Amino acid sequence: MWAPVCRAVALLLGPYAEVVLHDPETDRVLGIWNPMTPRGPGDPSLLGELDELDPSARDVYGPYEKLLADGRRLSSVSAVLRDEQDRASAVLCINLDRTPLEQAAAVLSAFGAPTVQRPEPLFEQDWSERIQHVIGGYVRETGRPVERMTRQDRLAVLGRLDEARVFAVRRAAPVVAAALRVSRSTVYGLLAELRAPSAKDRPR
Amino acid sequence: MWAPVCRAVALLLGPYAEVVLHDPETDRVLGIWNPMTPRGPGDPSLLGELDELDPSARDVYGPYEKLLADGRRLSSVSAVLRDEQDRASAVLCINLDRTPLEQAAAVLSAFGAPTVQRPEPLFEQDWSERIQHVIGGYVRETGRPVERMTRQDRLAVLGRLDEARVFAVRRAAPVVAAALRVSRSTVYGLLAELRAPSAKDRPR
DNA sequence: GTCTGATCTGGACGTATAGTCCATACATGA
DNA sequence: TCATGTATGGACTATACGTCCAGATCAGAC
Repeated sequence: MWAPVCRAVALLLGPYAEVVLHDPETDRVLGIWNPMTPRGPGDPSLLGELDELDPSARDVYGPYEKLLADGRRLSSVSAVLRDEQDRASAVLCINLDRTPLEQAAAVLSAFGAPTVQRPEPLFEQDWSERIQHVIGGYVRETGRPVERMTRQDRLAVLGRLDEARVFAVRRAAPVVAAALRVSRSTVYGLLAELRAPSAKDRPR
Repeated sequence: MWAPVCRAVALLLGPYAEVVLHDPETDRVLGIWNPMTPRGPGDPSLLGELDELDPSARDVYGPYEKLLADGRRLSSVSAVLRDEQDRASAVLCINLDRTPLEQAAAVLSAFGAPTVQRPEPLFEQDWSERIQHVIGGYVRETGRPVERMTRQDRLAVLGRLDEARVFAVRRAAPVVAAALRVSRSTVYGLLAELRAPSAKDRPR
């Protein structure tokens, strides 16, 4: 019944994603597409982990991180699939191998990167990287790229960046402005609006 | 004479790289391909920085990092071009905008990433704590309290703090000065001494 | 289409902080 | 005692921060 969905997802994300369909009754694998581990239908599911997961988002778990024996890092999401009687008829797991993505990211950041005289190449890079990370996270949550953000989006992002004390770092403001595709003035304007209700509590 | 090379490089790396050809005699721009800043032939080069650069790799400098006013981060390489008489006839600069690469890298590492865990905001938040930590570590290693530190000790501590990019945070210098029980002037003096040998430190 | 109101923008501007410089003061040892 | 090296306060310049505002831009109302 669910097989076409699984096959479709496996095709879409392949070859770096494995799709597994479990039977919660017997705790065994119903089917597996694009397998990364030598499992097959009928093998035990080892699905006990689902119990430990946060049940706040009912029936959908993750993405959470898994570590394979060979060191590959996976992002996993699981979903409980229910039939017309609302009974759990299957559990769908999608395991995405993040290794190639991370390797590609490393290649990109290394491209033309300064090689000389960088005593600790981590810090200056660190906060600008953090900016990108915060913004990227928001984009993923809302599905709205930077170019199509509304004023509210920008306020939210700036709020997070401010909480992360990003603006305590010198030269951070222009970097944020550039990352948000907005002028420096706008950044300060939105920031002022953001901190206005909380009065003068923040010295900067 | 060098124009075809410049055009070729600009075409290869465009639109994210700017190629500038300078005349070291007059210190002016000879030509510019794919300009990112409103400069043109005849404008002053502002090339004094080259003198400060590390001469270990003769005639080729970088890549080092530049920061544009709008926040874009560039990787820059420079090369001194010489004629048959070995006289410097031109200086070639290639400035690569790293922003799109870094954004792409952020997108890649964010793809399907676990959302459950956020990077701890504690690290940067308490940079004054980090200062105390570095100093405390040094005191413990040498068994010498801050009051009894020699000039060499202070140099060593400031070196560590500088490597930890502590001075990229606003208002860090006075805090460090207070922690080391010295004046602000002394901190800047020692810092200058510390970064003097490496000359090309900050290509601002 | 025109007219709004809201928002963004680039530049100008004043202020705060980052760094530099220097005359003086204070050590330490010959 | 002097000489040498270092630290200091304060004055000074250079940058970066943050504010402000007139004009540009855009979306929606009419």
